[in-house]
Amino acid sequence: MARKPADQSVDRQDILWAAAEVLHRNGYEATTMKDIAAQVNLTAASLYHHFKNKDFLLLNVLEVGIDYTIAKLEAVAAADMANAEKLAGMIRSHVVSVTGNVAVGAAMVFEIRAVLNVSSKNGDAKFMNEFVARRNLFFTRRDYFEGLFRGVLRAGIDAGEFRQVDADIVTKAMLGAHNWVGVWWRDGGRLSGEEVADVLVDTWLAALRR
Amino acid sequence: MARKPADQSVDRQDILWAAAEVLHRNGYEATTMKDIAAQVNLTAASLYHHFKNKDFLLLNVLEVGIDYTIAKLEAVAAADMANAEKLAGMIRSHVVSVTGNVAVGAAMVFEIRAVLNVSSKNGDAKFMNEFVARRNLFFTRRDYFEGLFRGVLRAGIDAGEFRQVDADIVTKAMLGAHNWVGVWWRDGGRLSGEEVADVLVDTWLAALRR
DNA sequence: TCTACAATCGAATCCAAGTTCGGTTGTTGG
DNA sequence: CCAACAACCGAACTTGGATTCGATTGTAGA
Repeated sequence: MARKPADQSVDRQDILWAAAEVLHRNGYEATTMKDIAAQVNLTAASLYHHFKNKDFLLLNVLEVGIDYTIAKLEAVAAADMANAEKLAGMIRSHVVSVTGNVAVGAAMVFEIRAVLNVSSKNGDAKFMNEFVARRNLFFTRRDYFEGLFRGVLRAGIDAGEFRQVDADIVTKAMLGAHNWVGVWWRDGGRLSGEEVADVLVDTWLAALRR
Repeated sequence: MARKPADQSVDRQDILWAAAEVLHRNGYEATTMKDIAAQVNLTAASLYHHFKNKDFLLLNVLEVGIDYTIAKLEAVAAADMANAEKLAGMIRSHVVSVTGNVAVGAAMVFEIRAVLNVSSKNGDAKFMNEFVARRNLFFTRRDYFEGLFRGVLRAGIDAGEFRQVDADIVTKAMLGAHNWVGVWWRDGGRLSGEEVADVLVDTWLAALRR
């Protein structure tokens, strides 16, 4: 390593975090490289030292977000407890993740189209192969994430702990409600992330109790 | 009126509908006027005969969407019946609206930031005043829409029909789940819009029953 | 039939945003 | 102390996309 002046040492993490913030505020297409750079006191040109291009930057934000969320979720999902308790823990984990990092959470939800549309334009595609591969991996991970919820739901239904519901639809309803938290929740509001999580845990368990 | 050749008579409605479709597919910023025009066999230039500019076009889509949704919802909300039944009808109405017109539903959810960010750029602002006014009205209507749900929820709680829940949070959870339907639901999938609606009605009522 | 005008287009304008390039500056390992 | 290179910047390039403008074409009503 080299060149790390005390005042301006900015690393990938800082940029990703800042990017998520700006992205959350304006949306991918409306966010300029200059905007992101400004957030960390850099110039647009400097960003290209850290990321191949804008698309990869966004993809990176999404990757970090999904990895973080899954990591926290897996810990709960793997625990050995009743499905109701497990589901409660997962809901809490998800909601707290979202409120703990609204920017990343929102990006994961709202900016996916931007990632999807990359192939169409950008025909030359210098890094297209790598990009497509990583994008696919991201979507695989998202499916896996959703599967964790669906799995517990199904297990609970099979075990007779939960009512007989359409697990697919209810799973999507849960994720929709949780994702939406990232849209309206603000730090300093009436309820903390944990409190919101508690309300949702209560709500979903009530919806599932027999 | 004049100039309405049988083969190419395109009116505002057609354009709005087409725009919603493209918007849904690509997102506001990624959607070009050319894309929208192509969808109705026009050139980009021609769109300016029907709409002041791109921002107004989007705003129009949102306005049409919210008006349509509210109209259907009010009919139910005004009915004289038990809150549980009323809520069921409202959920059904909302979900069916979303699945009946995914493009508009999704636009209402995802493209709002684009509308919000207009003021920042476009400094000259030829139509800024009108735009801001209409935008504010749109948001007012959205709040009103949310209020319809919250109102029934509160009424049901007060009447002892529903459990004591945090009406604010549960309202947002409901709307989040419903909005999310526009993201994943596709015509021709396992369930019709009505069937999805039924599942959600069942789920929410279960969550609220005492 | 004439006239005004709605509806449309092609071409030109204008500008912002992504990206590239060459050069500068410190830091660090040897 | 020195070479190598990470981190950064200013300026220039390029391109796509919104918007404007003038011209054209049917249609509807007088």
